Amino acid sequence: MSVVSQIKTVTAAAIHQLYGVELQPLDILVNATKPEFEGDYTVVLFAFVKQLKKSPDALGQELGNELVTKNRALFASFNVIKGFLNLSVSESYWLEFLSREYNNPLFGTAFPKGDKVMVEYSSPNTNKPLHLGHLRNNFLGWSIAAILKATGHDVVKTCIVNDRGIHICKSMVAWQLFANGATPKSTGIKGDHFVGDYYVKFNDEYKKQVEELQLAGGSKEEAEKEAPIMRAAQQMLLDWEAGKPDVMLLWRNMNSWVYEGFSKTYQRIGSDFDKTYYESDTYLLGKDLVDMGLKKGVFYQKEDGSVWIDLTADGLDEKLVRRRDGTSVYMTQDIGLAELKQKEFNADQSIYVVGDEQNYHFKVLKLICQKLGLPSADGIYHLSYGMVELPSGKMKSREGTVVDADDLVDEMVAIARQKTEELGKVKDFTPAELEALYDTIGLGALKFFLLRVDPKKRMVFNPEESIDFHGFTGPFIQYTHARIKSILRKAEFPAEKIQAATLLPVEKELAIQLEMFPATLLDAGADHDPSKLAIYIFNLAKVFNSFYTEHSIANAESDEKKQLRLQLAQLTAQVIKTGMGVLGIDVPERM
RNA sequence: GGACCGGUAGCUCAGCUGGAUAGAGCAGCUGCCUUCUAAGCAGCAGGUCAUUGGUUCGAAUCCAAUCCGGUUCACCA
Repeated sequence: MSVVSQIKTVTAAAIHQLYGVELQPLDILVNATKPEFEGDYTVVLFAFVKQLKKSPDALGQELGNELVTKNRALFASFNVIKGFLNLSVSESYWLEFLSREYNNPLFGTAFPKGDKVMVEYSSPNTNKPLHLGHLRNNFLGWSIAAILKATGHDVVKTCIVNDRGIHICKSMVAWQLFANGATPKSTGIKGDHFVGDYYVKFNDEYKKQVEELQLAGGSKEEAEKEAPIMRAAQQMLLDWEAGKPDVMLLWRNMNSWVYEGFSKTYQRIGSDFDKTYYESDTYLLGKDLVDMGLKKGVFYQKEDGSVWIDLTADGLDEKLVRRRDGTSVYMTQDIGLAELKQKEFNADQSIYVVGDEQNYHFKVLKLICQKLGLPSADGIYHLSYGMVELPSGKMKSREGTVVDADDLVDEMVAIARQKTEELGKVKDFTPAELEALYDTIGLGALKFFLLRVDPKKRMVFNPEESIDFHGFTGPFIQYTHARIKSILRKAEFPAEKIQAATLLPVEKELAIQLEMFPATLLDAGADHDPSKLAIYIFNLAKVFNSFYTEHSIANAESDEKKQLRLQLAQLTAQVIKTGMGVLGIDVPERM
């Protein structure tokens, strides 16, 4: 149990003992003591002075006495200032903590809980390559899955590929018109980019045709409908739905090119999935659920035959679930897919990593599933994240301001290379080791930058300035790790059991930080928020760096001190490795 | 118009289940490499926490109103 939890528990017990009042440990507020006061943790007393009919000062004195006398292993002393009870944790507690955990590679992780969580993320369209927004999605999804895994949940990672629809048909039509049989192989272009280029070509041509039609005297709306290339795309969608052989062949071909490209990108950024769903397989799902909903009276039918659900009582609107022509809509597919997932995996929780522009959609999805009585309904959780914007504003594909994922990764790795070469610390690395190091640092910087921000907030990505390798960044933490490893390589180990060393302020601060790791990991998982972990690791690295500059480990004042510092250093490296690991970030032994 | 999200230092962000004098990083300015990796450390400077009211021992945090920005409310996905 974490120190903070222990303090809450014993405080609740002490209050019960002294005053006969039952309090929940969770109701007790425990903070880190402000540096200007003596103590490590502070119990805030104001909340119960009224209930206990005591002055803050008297309460603090009595409670402090009780806590310290009854918990000698935990507390060394206390003081009371206004309504704050400051507690000093005994040094032996930290020393024991260190000797217990410093060599435990699983520190922070939890035993299996026996429940299952699905995480759906990435979910690309197959008409264009991945961009910066997808990167945030992928990093978030992968990371939250890893955090949940580390905290004892069974995790299934899934991806739904949007492999059908009008957008793919656009790329297909443009390819037919302009490619002259070209392929990724014949042109040497990565498959997803190749197909994306034809999507761009489609839009260029479409725009031209609309302008021409307007010049010929048509209205804008008419021109947009009548443009031959748009009509061709719509016809192709119909042909696809009819299963026309040559269209299916082209569709399979172009998608296979895209998948080839995607798999390279996924491999590079470290995304992987246990199960991939394809919309072409799932888009007809959910139809029988509409009938069931009608029977149950959850849905109702309008005169034209379309089927709706009325969510006005829940503060939402009416929502269509089946068109008048009998075809299903996006929502219907998603209900069907939710049911399919439940049948196949029966997860307790189902997390969807999807942008916040779909907040409404997922609110409705969950509500409908609940009203239909699907067993998985209550476990639906939308991990909503904000847009990534550029300093110039939103990314717009039409204006060519979309930051391509592959380009960005290449750029980050190139910067890593350049900085590493400038510093010249790893001249003895083999070329292969160097390449691996550049990847580790470049991707580490990028992932950390996107994960350090609260997912639900939109964020600004500044290509010139945002990616720095100093300060609150991935490389800063990686560097801290490499420095520790360098010391550990040279030091003789294992450390002996520490007898009665006294902790200097920075040493204790470091121990306190390290002790917080398991609770922080748990928190990040429960809140579906990797940024909490990213911030924690950064703080840990910062404390370590202060410690490192202030005190020598290898040449410590005494052997005992040396052993103590080696334990601190080793556990710090361990926590950084585990913590960064679940963010999807590698840490190098040297850099 | 309804619903939801956000507004904290020049910039990017923490802090938000109410707690002590609001914190980091970047950018700016000072120092520190004959000692374990200076991708580092120490320090200075920088704030009407959008505005106005309210709740109370105490509000960046909770409530209300207002202003600004965003998203969404399609027989699109």
